[in-house]
Amino acid sequence: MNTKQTGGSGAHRSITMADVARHAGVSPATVSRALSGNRPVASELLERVQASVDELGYSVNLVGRALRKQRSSIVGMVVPDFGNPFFSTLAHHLSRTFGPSGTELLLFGGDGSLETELRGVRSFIGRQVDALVLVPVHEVESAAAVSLATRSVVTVQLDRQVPDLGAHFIGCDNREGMRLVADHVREQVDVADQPVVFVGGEPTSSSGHERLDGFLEHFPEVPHHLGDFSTSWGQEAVGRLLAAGMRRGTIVTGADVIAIGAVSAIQAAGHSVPGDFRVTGFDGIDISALVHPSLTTVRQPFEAMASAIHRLVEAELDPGDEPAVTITQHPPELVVGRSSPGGAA
Amino acid sequence: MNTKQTGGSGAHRSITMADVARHAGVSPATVSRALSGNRPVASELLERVQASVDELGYSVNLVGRALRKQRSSIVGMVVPDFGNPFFSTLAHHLSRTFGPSGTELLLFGGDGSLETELRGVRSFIGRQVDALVLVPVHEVESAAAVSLATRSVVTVQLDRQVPDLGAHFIGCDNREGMRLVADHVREQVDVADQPVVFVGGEPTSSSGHERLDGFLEHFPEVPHHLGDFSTSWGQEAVGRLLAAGMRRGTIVTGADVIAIGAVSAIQAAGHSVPGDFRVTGFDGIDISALVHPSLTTVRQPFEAMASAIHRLVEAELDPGDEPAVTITQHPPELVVGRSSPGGAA
DNA sequence: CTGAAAGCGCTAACAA
DNA sequence: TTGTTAGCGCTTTCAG
Repeated sequence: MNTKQTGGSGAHRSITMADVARHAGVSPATVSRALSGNRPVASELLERVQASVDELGYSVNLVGRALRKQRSSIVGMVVPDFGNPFFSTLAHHLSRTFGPSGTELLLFGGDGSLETELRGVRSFIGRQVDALVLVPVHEVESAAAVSLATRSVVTVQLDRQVPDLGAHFIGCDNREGMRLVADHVREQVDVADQPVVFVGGEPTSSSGHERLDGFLEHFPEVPHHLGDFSTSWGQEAVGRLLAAGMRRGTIVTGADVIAIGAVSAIQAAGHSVPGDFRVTGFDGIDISALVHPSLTTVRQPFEAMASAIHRLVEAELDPGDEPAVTITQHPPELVVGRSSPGGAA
Repeated sequence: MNTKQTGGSGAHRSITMADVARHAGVSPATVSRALSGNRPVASELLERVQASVDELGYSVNLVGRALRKQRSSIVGMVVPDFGNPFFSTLAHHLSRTFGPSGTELLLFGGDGSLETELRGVRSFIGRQVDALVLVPVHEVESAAAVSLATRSVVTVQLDRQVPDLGAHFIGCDNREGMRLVADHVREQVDVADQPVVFVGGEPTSSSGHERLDGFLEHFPEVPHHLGDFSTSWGQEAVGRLLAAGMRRGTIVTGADVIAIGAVSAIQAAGHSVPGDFRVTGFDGIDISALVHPSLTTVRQPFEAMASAIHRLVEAELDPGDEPAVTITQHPPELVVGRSSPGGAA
C-alpha cells in the first residue's frame, strides 16, 4: 500500500515551485526570483524557467507566498450590504483605482449586522490583507470592528466613520452637501405652499447623522422621519405622510435610494413629482439620473474619494513616512434634476 | 544590537498559536484542537486555552491554516463588473446563502475585460478557494478562464455559461423567459400600431444569445439592435430609434438595465411609456419595480439559483459522492408592471 | 486524551 | 548571479 503511485484517481497534488525548479534544473530560489522579478536572474535561466512554467502549467500558490511575506496583495473591503447600490458604486470606483496597481480589491458584503461586519473584518485580518477599507454599519457600535481593524492593519473608513478611534476616514462633506440642498430649496421652492419634510436614515451612522444635522441647521423647524437607508423606507415614509393627509410638499431625503422609494410611492398614489411633491436625494448613484423624473441630488466625488484612499493606503504601506491620521471630507456637488424645480428646460 | 528587545517602535509580531500554547502551558497541537474543535480536549485544558486566547487577544492566522489544510473556507465569486446592479443582486443572494455556513463569499469585480476576469480567477485559485462562482464575460472567449477554473477547483458558472467545457452551470431559462414576454406582447399589444423592436446585449454572452434567439423564435421578423448590458446602451438605442423617426412601438429589451435606459431616453424626448412606447425588461432586479412606470420584466429566481449553487458546492466538496456535471436552467417568472399594458389597475 | 515533529509552498538571509 | 537553508503559522500524523 506504500507504492509510489502518482496520478490515478483522487485529488492530484498541484505543481509547486520545487517541481518547476527540478524541471528547469535550477533551485527553487531561482524560480522564485525569476517569477517575482525581485532579483536579477541570468536571461538563459529565466527562459528555461519560463519554459518549464508553461510546460507544467504552473501557477504560484499565493497562500504560501502570503504566509512567507506576511502580506497578501489583497485590499479587503467590508460593506454593510451587497444589495445597496451605493455600496456597489463605492466598490466599483475603488476597484478601478486599485485594479491596475497589482493589489486587488476583494469585497465582503454583510447583512447589516454588527456580528457579520466583525466576521468580515476578522476574516480579512486573518488573511493578512495589506489594507482594509471599511464602511462601518454603526456610528458607535462598530467601534469594536473598527478598532480591531485599526490595531491590526492599515485601515480606512469610507463614507461612514466611527469617530475618535484614530482611524483614517475618507468621505464627503455631508453638511456641505445638505447646505447645497437647503440653498436650492430656498431658492426654488415656495416652502409655504410645499412644506419641507426630511426623510433620512437613522443617525446611527455618521452619514445619517451629519446629513440630518446638516439639513436641520438650515431648516430647524422641519419635521423629520428616520428609518434605514433603503428604498423600502422611502416608500414607507411617504406612505405615512400621505396617510397623514399631506398632499403637497418638499421631501428632502438622506440618500438616493430613499428618494427613489419616495418618488415611487408618491407616483403610485397618483401624485406627481415635481408638481405636487419635490424630492431630493443624496449620493449621486448612476440610477438617480435615469429614474423619472431624474433626481436632484448631491453627488459624492467618487473618483476623488477612491484615489484619496489609494494614495493613503500606498503611503501607509510605504515604510518611508509615518502619515498622520487622515480625515478628509471631500466637497460634494449639487446635481439638479427634474424632481425639483430649477433644472434645465 | 542583539538584545532581546520586545515591543518598542516598529512592526510588532502578532500573537501565534505557539504564544498561546506557552501561556496556557500546553502544546500548540492542543491549542489547535481546542480552537477548531476537531478533536476532543479535556475541559480543564480547554478553559485554560480559552483564557489565554482572551488574555493575549489571539486570533487565528487563516493563511497558515489555509496553507496547511489546502483550502481557505472562501468561496470566490468573479463578476464582470461591480457597477452592474444585476451582478450585485446575484452576489447579495449568494452571500445570504453562504454566509451562515462558515465559508464566506468574497467578490472580485472586473472591468469587463477577459484579462481582468482571468486575473480574478487565477488569484482565487492561487488563494486556495474552496469553490469558485463565475459569471463569464464572454460566451466563447472566457473559455480560458472557465476551463482553468474547472481544472483547478470546484467551479460553477452563474447566469452565463461557456458551453461544452464540462463545467457546472446554474442560470435561468432565458428562452422560456422570452416566451413569457412574447406571449405577453401578443396578448396585450396591437403590434401593428406599436411595432416590436428588440434591444438587447450582443450575443457574446450566453444570456444575450439565448434571450435574443428566444425572442426571435416567437417574433422572427422583428428588427433587433444589440449593444452591451448597460443603461447607456438602452439610452443610445432609443436615441437611434427616435432619430430614425419611430414614434410608437414596443421595445423588448434583454435586461432591466437596458430597459431603464430606454425608458429614460423615451421620457427625456417627451414621449410616454406605456402610451407611446411599451417597454419590457429582463432579470427582475429590485429597482425595476420602483422606476416610473414600473417595469414589466422577467424575474430570475434568485433565491432558487443561490441555493442550487450552495447545494452543488456542498455536494462537490463532500468527498462522498461524485456528482455529474449539473446544468440547470431555473424557470423565471413574468412580472407585469406598468411599462406595458395588462398590469393591475 | 496529549505532545513531538513534520511539512503545506513560498521567499529572504546567508554563503558561495 | 545562484544555491542552500530556515521558517512564516498552522494542522495532522504518529507515538505515547
